Amino acid sequence: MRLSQFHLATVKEVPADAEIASHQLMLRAGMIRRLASGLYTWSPLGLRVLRKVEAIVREEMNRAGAIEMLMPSIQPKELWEETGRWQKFGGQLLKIRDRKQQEFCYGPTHEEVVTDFARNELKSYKQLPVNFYQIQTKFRDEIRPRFGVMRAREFLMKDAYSFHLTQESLAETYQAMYQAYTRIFTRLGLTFRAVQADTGAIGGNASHEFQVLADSGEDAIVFSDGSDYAANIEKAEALAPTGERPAPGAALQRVDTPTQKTIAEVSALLQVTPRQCVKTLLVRGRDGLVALCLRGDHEINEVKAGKLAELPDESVLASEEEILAVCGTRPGFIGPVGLPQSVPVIVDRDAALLADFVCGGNADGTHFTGANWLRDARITRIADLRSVVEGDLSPDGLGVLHLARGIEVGHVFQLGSKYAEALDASVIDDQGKAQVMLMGCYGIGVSRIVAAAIEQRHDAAGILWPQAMAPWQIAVCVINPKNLPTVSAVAEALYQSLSERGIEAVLDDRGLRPGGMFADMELIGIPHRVVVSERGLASGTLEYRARDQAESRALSEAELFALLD
RNA sequence: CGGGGUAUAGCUCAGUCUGGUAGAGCGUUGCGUUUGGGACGCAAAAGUCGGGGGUUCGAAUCCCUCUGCCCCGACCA
Repeated sequence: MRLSQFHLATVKEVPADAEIASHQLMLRAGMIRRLASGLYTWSPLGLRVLRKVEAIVREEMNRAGAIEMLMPSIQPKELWEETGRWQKFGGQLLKIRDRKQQEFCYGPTHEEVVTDFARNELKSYKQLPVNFYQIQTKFRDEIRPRFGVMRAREFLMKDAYSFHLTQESLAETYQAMYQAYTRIFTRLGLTFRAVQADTGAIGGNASHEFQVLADSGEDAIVFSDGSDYAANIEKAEALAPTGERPAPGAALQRVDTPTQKTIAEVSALLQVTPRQCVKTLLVRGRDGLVALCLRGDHEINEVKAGKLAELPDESVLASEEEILAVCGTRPGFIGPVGLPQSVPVIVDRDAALLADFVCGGNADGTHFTGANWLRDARITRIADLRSVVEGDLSPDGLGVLHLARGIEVGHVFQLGSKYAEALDASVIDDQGKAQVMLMGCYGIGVSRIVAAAIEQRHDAAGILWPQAMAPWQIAVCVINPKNLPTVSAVAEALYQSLSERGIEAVLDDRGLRPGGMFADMELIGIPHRVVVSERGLASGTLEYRARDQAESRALSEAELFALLD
């Protein structure tokens, strides 16, 4: 590509609202332009990168035996009512009407459509297993779009759906996808981890997320230093502590804590550590309020709470009025001691081991000290309620857990029969009987990968693309060609021979001053750069510099080709 | 959805408190000088000050209202 024939649109300034590096650099490099909240135009430069990612994803999906197809982005309401998700999906589902007032949605995912396709196309077990995929634009009306294409409303996704007669077959394809994903992210040059993920309300046997490690990531992940255990923090089990609860040693005593509501305030006032306190959360259960008790230094894990039989999938804190009605106090002074019998008290494993602890007094402005389970407070049930913390033992018993931040770029999931059942997608088995198919689904956030890569690889000057994602491999910069026509000719010849070798080169023939040219090529992250100038011609060598190195070095043309091959 | 902020030239932003001729930098266009790390000079084009309503002799500025956008929060007592 000759840059004089391209539309490169770098800018020096960046809107103040671009917060993270990838968003800022994508705007500065002119890869994307915002059209509306969560909607971005991909410029020619940005599209080159997006296509690189897409191509690798496509190659590896094909290699793993998946078959590409393309489904509509707009989907009819009726299909979504069959699975019940027209209501359940909530506000993220963008609903639209056509001129006849028929209702549709812009597809946030394609389980319904692909299962409908499958139930019409797949009739015999002999057609299974099969794995369909597409690379399609999706729309999710995010509560709060942010970070550019990282959490956009419209985004490009690869989604695959596999169909099976047996669980073994599903597990096999799941494994194949897991491996394909590992190849994809490795080829893309990303530092990532596959982590166990929560399967959510859908259930199912297995789910893994592929997380690109980056401090700006929105997900918390944990991994063991003594094994290959890794999980999303939503999923990670906090091992049951060993040891017995000590016998009560202190008397229950009510103390004044007039304005101390938080664990930090209470523990500071009473001169105890947060881990000697119990915090009590009142949430709306399926049948009245439920108390959840945790050690003061621990945090509730909402996914774990959602799995309790007493609670709905997504628990909601009780309102101040509800709390006042049930336990006669306001938030900040709730405790397990003396709660009405109607309120189940579910206690975290670690909190259940405390003795002589501090907790809310169930009366405004007071807490208890010297509280003890059983003697002073009921335990309806002990459960794993908390999120793991740095230093916890790994659930597999090997090593200690560490926390990191990640950007979710892929997710593989064994769906089971949920959608096939709802849409009655079945095939005839070898006994001549109809059997509902089992499904897996496998997503990759193609556009998000571009942002994730930048989060992981950038410096003060701009982006450092991994080789596989770079819009071009090498930039040929022509310096001051007006003075010496041979400079242009040599640059042109070099550009030609690079192209003939199948090396993607960009010729910067815009006639900029050197500083502007270098700054642009560094900003847009081209891995290799060669400068052609009067000075270089005199020495008979090429001036080469790698994007990630501070110094240039002289190379012959042969050496340059060897480097790039 | 709750709270906060913001909207002025293509971009980034001053100006608003205290009403009185619309500003800067970057970018763009032209001419000239420059040419190894975002050059310099001269000249120029460019804004319905988000929309609507009101107050006033007079509104970017004050008041009301609508809209867009951004941030924080949406459970952790």
